[in-house]
Amino acid sequence: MATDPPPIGHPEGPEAKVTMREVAIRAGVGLGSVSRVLSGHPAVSESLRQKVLQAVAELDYEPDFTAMSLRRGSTMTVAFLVRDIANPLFSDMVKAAEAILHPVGYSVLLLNSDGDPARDAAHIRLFARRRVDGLIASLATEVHAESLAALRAFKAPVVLVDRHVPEIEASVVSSDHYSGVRAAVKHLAGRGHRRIGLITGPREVLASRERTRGYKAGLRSAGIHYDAGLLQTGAYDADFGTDKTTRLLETDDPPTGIIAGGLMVGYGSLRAIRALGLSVPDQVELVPCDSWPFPELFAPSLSFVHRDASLMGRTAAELLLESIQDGTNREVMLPTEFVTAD
Amino acid sequence: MATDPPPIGHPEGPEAKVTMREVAIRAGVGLGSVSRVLSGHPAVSESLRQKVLQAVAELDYEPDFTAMSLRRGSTMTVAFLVRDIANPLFSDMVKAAEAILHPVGYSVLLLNSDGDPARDAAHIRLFARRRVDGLIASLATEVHAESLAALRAFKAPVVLVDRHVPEIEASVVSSDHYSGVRAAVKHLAGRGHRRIGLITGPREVLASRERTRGYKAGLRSAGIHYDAGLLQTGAYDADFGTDKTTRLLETDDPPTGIIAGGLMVGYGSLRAIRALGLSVPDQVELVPCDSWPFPELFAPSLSFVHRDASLMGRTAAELLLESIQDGTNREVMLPTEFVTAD
DNA sequence: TAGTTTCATGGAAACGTTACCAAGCTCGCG
DNA sequence: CGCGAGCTTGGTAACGTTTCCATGAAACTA
Repeated sequence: MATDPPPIGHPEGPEAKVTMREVAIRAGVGLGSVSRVLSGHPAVSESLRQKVLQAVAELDYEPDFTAMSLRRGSTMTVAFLVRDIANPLFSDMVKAAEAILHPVGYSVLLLNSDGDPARDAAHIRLFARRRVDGLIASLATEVHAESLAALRAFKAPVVLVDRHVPEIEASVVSSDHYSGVRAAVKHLAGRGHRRIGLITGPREVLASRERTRGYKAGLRSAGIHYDAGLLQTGAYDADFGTDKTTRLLETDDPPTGIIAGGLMVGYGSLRAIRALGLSVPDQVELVPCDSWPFPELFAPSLSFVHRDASLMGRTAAELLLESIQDGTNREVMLPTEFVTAD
Repeated sequence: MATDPPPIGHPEGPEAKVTMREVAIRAGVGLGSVSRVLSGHPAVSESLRQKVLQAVAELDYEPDFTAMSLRRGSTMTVAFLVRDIANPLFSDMVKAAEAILHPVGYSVLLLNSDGDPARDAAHIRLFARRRVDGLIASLATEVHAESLAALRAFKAPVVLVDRHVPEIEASVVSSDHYSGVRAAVKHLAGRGHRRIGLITGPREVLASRERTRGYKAGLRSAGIHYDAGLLQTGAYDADFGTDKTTRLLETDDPPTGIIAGGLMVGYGSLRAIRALGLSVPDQVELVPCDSWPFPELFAPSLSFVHRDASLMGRTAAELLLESIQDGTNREVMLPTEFVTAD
């Protein structure tokens, strides 16, 4: 007790941080033994274990993650790169992924790109310097050279969400946007619509391309001529949805059905329709993809192309863990579901 | 060029990570000099700087954050502890905070408590082990001994969000729930309601107490007798809102106006009202606190007690940075705004 | 009982960086 | 022209872990 000179303060007070060395001294054992006990190494006797654990308890020792990271070369941290954490789709994903990763010891580092590919690249490089053990990324675009270079230089496993970048070694979790939008077109056609528009994100993103593919396939099945003017791709924000919807509806031969690919695009689209004084779904039937929370409460008249953001997050996390353990990469496509307004 | 033996691979290929030592050798300078150049130390000659920077570029050197963290004792990481990142209120907060913290070099580590105080405590201890430079926390409750102990043992600066824990040294950013709810009561009373209910979170949380205080003050001003049966506190989830709303509305003398304290409580409350086949706002006028995105689009008939989640996030981040730099703690109360339907 | 294997343990080296200290250099001033 | 001050620079010692190696003891076999 009187062996070591505690600074001044209370016994449990604002002492400086306790190191493993002090635990070893207190327990009267070697430094390596403390490490072995704490990291669950098999070759330790019960008596040694007890001595160490008691010293740990007495000193309130907390191991230092930074030292561990340096020595082990593993930070037990994974990075999540999204366009916008405030988007419910992404926040649900992050939450679900965290629920998988936390129990096995990983913490989640979060970064927003705001849809800016340059920021994507900078963020990926930052993650590399931080030596994260893995990365789940929803890139702003698939064709930004700097981002791809950063991704190639990135040593740890990568899971891409709804993106397809052939030259990058990564697992991929995507959604079956093709079928979802195809079903939406079929639904609209079945309700008599012949002029059906699609507004979605940039072509440089897998999700947008798949939606476009499903859109065209749906039109074909319904025997509706494809009108390039009714297909608007470009961005995922609400303003884009508002803008394109307004333009479409102000043409001479406006669509009576609109599929909005992307949650914020859907918001924007609905805003535009309301602003024009049109009723939904009587004058314009809007079918958003990626629903906001409680759609049955807040837009009961709308059908949706739904996807399970939590499932995506869980799947991404599981693929990442697999890749961290085995080094294997897989591609998983999750279903979308067309939900009809009652 | 032929001086050092590169393993085998391509010049820019999957080489092992480059360390500072190799940069020093390549540049023909000392190890310390490389460090000085890269960390912007003033005492370096221009020629030395050039040599180092060139070697850095040639070798594609990326500094190792984990080593830096160990040596400097700073991880350039701050932790964000929230009840539910999928709640738009929190995701907006996190996004705004990140926007402040990232430009000055801090990364954000995210953890959910799911409203479980035990998880709060475990998370805080994890953050301590990870040696984060600061913590922004919205605790599940203010009275959980284990969480408070963890918080006391936490050495870095802390910012509490909408919580009041006198015995903890921390900055605080809170919202003026008192005035907001008071205005809501006034509004409802002005529209003729005499039976007004309040449903909100646990009493062990500042926000709930302030709402209760505002509620009672509002009733008093309006000359309405306070009926304890109309005040329901306990939790912040949607099911709580649904449950309490249903019970209130099924009593003999049900409220005609309901204030829902908390975004998810509001959701749940609306769900219950709809499920009972009652119309909003004609039969029951609901006033939620903390609006979901685009309330004017999705519930245009409702008035709201609004607060600026982004501003809260920004403020929390700024208080944290202040505290990291000066060690000073401050308390800031942000306004709420009562927004009338259309 | 002696030799060999197994196992627990302590000590030292290493992870990649920063910070301190001392030494060399140049420059200025007397 | 000589000496001290100031500015750069290189080397070394940490930071707190984990891992490897060697040692000693104990257990087992012959």
